[in-house]
Amino acid sequence: MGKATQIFTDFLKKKDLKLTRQRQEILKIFLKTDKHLSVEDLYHIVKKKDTSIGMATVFRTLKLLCESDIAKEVDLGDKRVRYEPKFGHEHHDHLICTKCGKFIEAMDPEIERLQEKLCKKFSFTAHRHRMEIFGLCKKCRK
Amino acid sequence: MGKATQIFTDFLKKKDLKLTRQRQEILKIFLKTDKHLSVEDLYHIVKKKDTSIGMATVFRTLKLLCESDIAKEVDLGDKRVRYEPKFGHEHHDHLICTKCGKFIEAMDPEIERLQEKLCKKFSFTAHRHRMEIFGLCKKCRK
DNA sequence: CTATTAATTGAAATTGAATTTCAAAATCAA
DNA sequence: TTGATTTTGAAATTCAATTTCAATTAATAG
Repeated sequence: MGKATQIFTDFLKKKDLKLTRQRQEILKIFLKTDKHLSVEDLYHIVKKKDTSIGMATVFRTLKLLCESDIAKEVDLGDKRVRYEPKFGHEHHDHLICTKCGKFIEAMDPEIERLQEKLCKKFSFTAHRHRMEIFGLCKKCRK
Repeated sequence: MGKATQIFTDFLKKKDLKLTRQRQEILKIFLKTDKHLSVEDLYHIVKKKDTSIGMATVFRTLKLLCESDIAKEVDLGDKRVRYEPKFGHEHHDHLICTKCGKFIEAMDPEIERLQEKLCKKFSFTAHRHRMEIFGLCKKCRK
């Protein structure tokens, strides 16, 4: 069993929730598909494996995955909630190509440090932050 | 006439659009209220002055204000579009208190510089970016 | 000033994603 | 296996965002 699966199993047990076939399948596919999927995106992929599955279940499972820190909501500027795997992934920001939709995950420790400094200046206690840079990727800017 | 009003008037003329009583009123109140208002927020404020005004008009006027660079859409993490005055305001990021909703507008040229550097590293041409830090403000963290 | 034309308005309808409801089905502990 | 409890999928609902449309209004030409 993968580590994420283990975490999810433990999480469900602790909360007296059940490990269902659907939840397992959704987690498996979510982890395998290394993209920023919306509920609907994931729903369509999962549906190929299991035609009977409903959108509501995908939606609810993604909520549970967020609660257990396996997934994370992200906002890529289109107006829908997207989810990315969090477990085993370092914090990062996004460079998003507005033409082809490609995104680059990037991180600069120096920026992170300056963000902390900025917060200190305003006596602000940071819990989380997000940073997105929109523009054109190498291919699209030609 | 304020400078923003001038810009808007010119913008409308250039596009063969009309300067209506409603548009003038909405702009005036939008500029005066230095907050991050949603369409609905602004609608309620404007409605006090002019009971006949419709939500659709507020919505459409805010779009026009964005097109003319007087306003700007911002995302403060609640799931609705908010608008802030852009004209005459420097670029800035937001520190958002998740308890009281207060937001601080902040800017660090050093962070901006490093963002550019980060983009260069990935051969990415930045057009705009946004950065929000969520946490607790001075008052709320006590 | 008045008529004409084209844009604008507000109410109501529509959209689309997110979320909830509910009865039937499935899980799991005893 | 049983029985209590949770989960499921379809459909309904919510809620902001957006569009439609007939009536109104602004701008321009005469």
